Amino acid sequence: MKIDPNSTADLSAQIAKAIRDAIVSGALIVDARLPSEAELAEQFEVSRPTVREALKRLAAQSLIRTQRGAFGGAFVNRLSYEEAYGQQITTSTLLLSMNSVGFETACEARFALERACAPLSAERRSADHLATMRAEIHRQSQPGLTDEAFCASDVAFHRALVDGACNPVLSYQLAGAVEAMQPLMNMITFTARSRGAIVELHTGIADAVEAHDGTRAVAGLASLEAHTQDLARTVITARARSRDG
Amino acid sequence: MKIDPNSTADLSAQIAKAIRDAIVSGALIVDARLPSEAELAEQFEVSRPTVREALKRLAAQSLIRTQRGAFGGAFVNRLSYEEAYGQQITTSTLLLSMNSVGFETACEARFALERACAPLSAERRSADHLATMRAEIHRQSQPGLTDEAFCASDVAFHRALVDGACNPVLSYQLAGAVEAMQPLMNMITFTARSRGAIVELHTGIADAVEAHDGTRAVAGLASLEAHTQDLARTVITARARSRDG
DNA sequence: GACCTTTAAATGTCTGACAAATGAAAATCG
DNA sequence: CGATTTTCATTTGTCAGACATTTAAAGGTC
Repeated sequence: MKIDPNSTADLSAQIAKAIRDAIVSGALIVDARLPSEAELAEQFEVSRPTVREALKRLAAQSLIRTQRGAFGGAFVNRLSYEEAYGQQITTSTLLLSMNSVGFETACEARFALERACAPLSAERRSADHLATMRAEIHRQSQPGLTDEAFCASDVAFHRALVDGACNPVLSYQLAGAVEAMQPLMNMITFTARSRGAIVELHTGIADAVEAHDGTRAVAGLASLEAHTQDLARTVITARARSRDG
Repeated sequence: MKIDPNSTADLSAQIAKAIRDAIVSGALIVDARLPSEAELAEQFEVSRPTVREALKRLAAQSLIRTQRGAFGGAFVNRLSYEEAYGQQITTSTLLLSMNSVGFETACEARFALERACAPLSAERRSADHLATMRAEIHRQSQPGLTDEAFCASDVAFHRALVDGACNPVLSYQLAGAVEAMQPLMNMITFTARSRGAIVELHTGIADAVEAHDGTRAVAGLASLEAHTQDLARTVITARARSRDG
């Protein structure tokens, strides 16, 4: 692990990169212990605060974990699906909000990806997945639910559908797509009528998944996408009119 | 922005979380300048190194950028697609390698997601996208290509296909899925015969996309997935045999 | 053998300082 | 007066040294 003495970048960034490369390349394996901060400082010929800044960068990416005390130190972290989900969601959410991605674009992407999971889910879903979907549908049909709670339940429904595919890599990828949509979905106020329509579409999808009918599940998702896009267009038009008038 | 005095977590982690929440919630907008390190230290009642560790954590996630000099400081960064791609790829790659995800699982996820893009790409692809796909196919058919170069060209082909959907959110999501597969694909040694088969399948997909035939493109990808899975099974079986015998 | 104490090693935090970059303002020159 | 140069304050980058806190292993006591 070496750093380039001619680079103009921060020393802490260079050191972080050197260690990150060692981890990604496999030179440092999971649970391996890095040298102590003092040793790293000596090795890279920098001060301990600089090394610490580098280590914090890696910790922010969940690449390492630290433990205090004797025989503590920094260890290469096994990136868990939970941590990966979290990072994926944060990044996706910021990407959507900061680049003002249109609702239409985000919605299209999300449903396209979700349709990719539907046939697998219809084939493999367990009774648990189905029960979760049914439970969320039931919650969505209860009156008095806030828009936020309705959206949260919507996310839970779709995550159950995706998890039904029993492919953790798919679940991970979809976590970002589905969760990152929530802030955009929250901008929509759901009327009782539109909620009814969504519950009906969800029920159709759940029925298809229960019957192991992937084709019908895909069709149901397509209808749901069309309905969601309609809904968003209506809301946006109404907002524009009230703003102008 | 406040931190919890009862928390046992690192101060730098708490401070990073406070600032991150302010950014994600929109309280700090893009290009907004954060207080100087000295001011933050005073505000959170910690020392400057601690503040710096917090800022480095945020910089590692591309949430802020820093600039030296007068009127410099830390600014909320607009998360570009490039940066998001990079993080997505790093996270996905580590997730696959550290959790020993099977080739089968990763491959299934990747092709499922890619099939989701195919109909959109067939509909919207520009001449440029098509030209890139054709160029990569041509490169793949040249003899003397190393396995690594063949894989890299494969990735470029599929990225062009995905980009053809003209949906940056889809491109972002797929970047992780496609690129993270590369280390797994690199474990496969491609014989001349299997390369020929892949080139043929790629040509079929490109033809379908050129003809705006989404259904045929999806079918082509399904064939390619089946072929890839077959190839991997053969390689794995051969390896196991040579190890045992 | 079980329990307590000591101790060494490591991270977490602070203080104070200097170096380097950078843009604004002031000073200088044509 | 305008253009150029210099100065300067501000801010991040880096360093050295110190102390606090945590932790597990080693050693001592009963």
